[in-house]
Amino acid sequence: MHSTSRLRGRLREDVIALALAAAQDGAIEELSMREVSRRLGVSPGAIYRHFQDREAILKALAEAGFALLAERFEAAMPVGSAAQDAADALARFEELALAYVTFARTHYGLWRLMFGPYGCELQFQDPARAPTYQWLARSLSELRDFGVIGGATPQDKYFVWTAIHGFSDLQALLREGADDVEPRARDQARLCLRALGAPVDPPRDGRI
Amino acid sequence: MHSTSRLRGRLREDVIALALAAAQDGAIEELSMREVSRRLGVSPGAIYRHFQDREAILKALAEAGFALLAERFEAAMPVGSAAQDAADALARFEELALAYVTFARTHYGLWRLMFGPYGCELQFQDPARAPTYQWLARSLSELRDFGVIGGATPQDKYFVWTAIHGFSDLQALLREGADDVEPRARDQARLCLRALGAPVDPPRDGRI
DNA sequence: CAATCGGTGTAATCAGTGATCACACTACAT
DNA sequence: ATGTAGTGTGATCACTGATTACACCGATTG
Repeated sequence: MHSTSRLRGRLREDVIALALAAAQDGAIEELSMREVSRRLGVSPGAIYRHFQDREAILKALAEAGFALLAERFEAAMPVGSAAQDAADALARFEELALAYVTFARTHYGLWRLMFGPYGCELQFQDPARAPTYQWLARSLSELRDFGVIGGATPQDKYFVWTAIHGFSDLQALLREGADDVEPRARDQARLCLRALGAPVDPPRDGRI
Repeated sequence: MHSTSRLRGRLREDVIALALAAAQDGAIEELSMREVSRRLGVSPGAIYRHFQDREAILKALAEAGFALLAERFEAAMPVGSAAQDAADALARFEELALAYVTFARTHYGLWRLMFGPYGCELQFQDPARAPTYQWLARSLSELRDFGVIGGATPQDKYFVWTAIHGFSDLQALLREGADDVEPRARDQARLCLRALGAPVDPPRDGRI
């Protein structure tokens, strides 16, 4: 029986949407072709009309993940906007860091895929061209322009990126139900800037 | 045919050793039970006498990975040793960071396993108890004692850990054949300490 | 209008996988 | 010697990723 209910060529998007939804639970690798086809009410072979193989789905999924992350960054720091003063620039940077770690926690399966072998190829031929890098670069430039940090060299950007990334990765991996993520993320962000010469206070209280 | 060549109960160690060797190539998840049994010249069912299921192997493998990482840390900064002065403490810290990123690069498959869902449970109920944390804590305490950094609070340790971890993770993921890992790792290490108040110079040259 | 043909889904099928089972064998203790 | 616990075997199950020949639809042609 042919499904006239599904629009022509719509299967591809349905597959990605389904896998993307499953990724929230952190179980992307466990999702099988057949399970996907079953849930979409389609024969197993049909999927292979739209994806060469399983890897192709994973790559498309990772790509969709980066697009989603870019949306979060955009929400935290719209491209048209600009910081008003040093405090504003700092706040925007913190929001960026918070968006990063929140994404890692709420889409852990997708996160693992994006920053694994599959996601690597398509985004990181040159790290400086990675979309996640763009917002970070803008934010650091702002901070530099307002004199919060001494500079925004490529090394500076790379340092901040890796520091926030490692924080997000481990924060998502460990303590899944932590409720104090936000203040910890802000601490991490400020500490990063301190490495770049920002005169911010070290964290105050006794969180690990 | 029963293999009298293999000592009684030796299969378990052989499985782990084989999988550990395969992990160097970053292909742990792809290694199947049957492939393992084939390479060990044993029937597929035999392995299940020593491991409850595939996950049990992966967990044992992650555990072995942490033991291996601890060896590297021990080599970089032996437990009986102590820093002579501030410069020495700084050098030891850099060696530690270098060992971390080198391990990630040379055992990427294992690394992914260790810092993934499987490795998480067994090592990180409490991050402060994780073995990787012990050397870091010692090093930061040294640095504090010699006045290189202002303090070595739990937050400080966590920041440094995540920053080095993120650097290692991304460094292992990207630019696999990079030959300038060592200076970059040292830069990253010094920048971390700068966030903790160390009066180190920012990186000099133009590496990204 | 009718023939055609590329794109899409189906069903059957293949090899390979994780896991389980009854069974056989070996080494060791009694 | 005899039993027993531990280990490996072979068969088997359900499942997976992938491929193939085939059927069908719809838009493009004549």
